[in-house]
Amino acid sequence: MKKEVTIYDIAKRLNYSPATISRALSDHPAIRPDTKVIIASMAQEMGYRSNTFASNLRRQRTNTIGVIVPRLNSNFMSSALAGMEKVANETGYNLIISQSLESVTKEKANAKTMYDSRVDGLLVSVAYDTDGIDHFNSFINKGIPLLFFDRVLPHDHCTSIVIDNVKAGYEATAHLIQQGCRRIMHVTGNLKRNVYADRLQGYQQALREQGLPVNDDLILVTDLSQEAGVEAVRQMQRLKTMPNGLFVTNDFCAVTCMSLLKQAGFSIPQDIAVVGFNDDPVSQVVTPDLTTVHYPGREMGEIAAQSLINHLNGLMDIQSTNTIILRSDLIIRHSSQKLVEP
Amino acid sequence: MKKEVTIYDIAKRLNYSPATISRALSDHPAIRPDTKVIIASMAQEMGYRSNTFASNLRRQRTNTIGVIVPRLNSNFMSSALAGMEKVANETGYNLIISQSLESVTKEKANAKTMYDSRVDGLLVSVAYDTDGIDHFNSFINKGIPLLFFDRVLPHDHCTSIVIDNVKAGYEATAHLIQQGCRRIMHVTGNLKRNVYADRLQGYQQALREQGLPVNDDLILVTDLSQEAGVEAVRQMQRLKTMPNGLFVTNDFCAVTCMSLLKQAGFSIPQDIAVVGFNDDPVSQVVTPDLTTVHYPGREMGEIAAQSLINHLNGLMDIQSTNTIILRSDLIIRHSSQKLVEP
DNA sequence: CTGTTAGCGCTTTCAC
DNA sequence: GTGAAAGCGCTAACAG
Repeated sequence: MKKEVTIYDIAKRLNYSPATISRALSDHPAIRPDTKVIIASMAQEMGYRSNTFASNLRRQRTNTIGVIVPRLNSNFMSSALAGMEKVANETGYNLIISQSLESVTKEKANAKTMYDSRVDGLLVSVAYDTDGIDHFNSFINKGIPLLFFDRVLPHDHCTSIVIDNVKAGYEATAHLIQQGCRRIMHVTGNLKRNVYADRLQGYQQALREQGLPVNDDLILVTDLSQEAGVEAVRQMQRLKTMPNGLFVTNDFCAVTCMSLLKQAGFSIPQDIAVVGFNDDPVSQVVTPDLTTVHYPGREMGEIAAQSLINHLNGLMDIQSTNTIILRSDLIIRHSSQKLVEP
Repeated sequence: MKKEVTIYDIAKRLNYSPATISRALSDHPAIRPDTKVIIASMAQEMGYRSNTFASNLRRQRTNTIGVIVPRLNSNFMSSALAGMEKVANETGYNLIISQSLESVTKEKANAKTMYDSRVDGLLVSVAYDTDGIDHFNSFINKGIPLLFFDRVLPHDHCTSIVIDNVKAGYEATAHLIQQGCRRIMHVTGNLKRNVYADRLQGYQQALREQGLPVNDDLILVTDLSQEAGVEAVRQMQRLKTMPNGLFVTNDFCAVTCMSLLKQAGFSIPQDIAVVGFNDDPVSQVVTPDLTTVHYPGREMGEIAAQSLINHLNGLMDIQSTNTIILRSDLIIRHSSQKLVEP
């Protein structure tokens, strides 16, 4: 382990003071452009890399953003993270990512770790069973910006980034009604979470507008796992009248349902039409293709990171409670198209 | 932003020297157990949190591990990361995760960022088109431990963690042969990558052992995307004789193939049997269920992180080139079982 | 067992 | 435009 080059080494070599080197390297206006060039190239030549810790220690900030998400294994989340990573890289921030695995307990632990790591800001999409924001209070009290995306928690001092889940739920349901469905089952997640509560609201609104009854027996709250899909189909078969439409707020679970329904002898969409949510690639590998709602993951990640960084740079008022709503659209694909490319 | 409590504050309050506080807090053996307790509880009471930067600056290490992976959006990768996170948390390390998105260029940029962030060690699964390890030389030269997992690069100074891909490829193929398949198509990824090269070798070995011809027309190298699945099926239909077995080294792509084959009127597994790879949940949502090879993601993540940390703690020789091979098994599921639970 | 002391490498007033 | 100097908070010799 050879020792590192410091600004002192550069200073000595160039007969400048360390202060000048520091300023030049951080592009301070009070340094002559030509000396900046000289210093930069010498730094390069000597293989200098700045010591973030010394800098952090001195400046009392870490240039690090924490991210807490329920899980990484969805197309949406990995796109969102790619978006954040892009913005973070461009602006000189590092990302620390951790999964809550849908558990508040883990989420609390993650929050503490992030706090102890002194992240400059935190991006969060909460777990299924998170109740309240007490575990984020340390951030709020210290004025560390906290921003929620996708699964958000309402709070006066935090920005939230979401899609219009009510509208999306409405459109998904309206699509099924348009296909002739009159009894539409809705399989969704924990209603504590805005995403599921809002979609349910959209579902109900669509039914009402068409004069269809809102039947609580047709609303099933689950964890949206594959097992939940199995359970959902079992429930459906237990009803006196089978539904002829199914709106599941997660593609993976929706696809599981489709598969089981087909096995049980129903044909899709004739006997029962299905709509999913998230535009996950899995929606395209089943027959027929699953109609789903597009989720702008990358965009959401970029905007979340950018907003947080704007906060950090004082370009945005931390106190302002604003909710940013991204556009998302219903996607209807037709399997038959798949093989018809040139 | 209230000012932070430091060990000096605790020292003053308790009439100890800062050194004692520091030692007590890091559980130094030369401090009386009872004073440790006193100090710990006072630290707690005063809301002290240690300043990592000062500590890092002083100790010349970051307690941070970098992770570079191709993509996050697979069940395997998210499990592997959960495993790493667990080990890292338990041992007081932080994780910085970044995606190369299957591009060497991005991988290089990520490596540089990690280097500049002075990670103590690096865990890498390389991109599709990575060629050589030059972009990791800075790590090797500085003696920063570098460990590859899953998609590994052979190198004298690095440990690698893999499954026995040859064996897995062999078993997948043998299974198909046992089902009566004689013409088995193999759809795989870039053969630069050990995982694909090894599985191919297993495939060929199985064929040879059964006296079946190894036909290059039946081997298709792709990027294993869904489009690749479309292309693969097209290729198959172009052959004079349709294969009656298909071994795809990625569940998602395999499932796409199944779907298209069914659309084209083939029945599975009667006309053509399919085996995938990774044990991704997607293998269970199609009919019939896809036979696949289990991938011990979480385990691989834990072992990778643990080995790296052992290196860091000097418990393991950095120079020793060892390859750790994890067990993985062929998984055969039967859809019919799904609904037969109690 | 505990205290003293000297930095780790950088930024930033305050001078000139 | 550039320099001098004082720490940021912590750890690790070295003493005692």
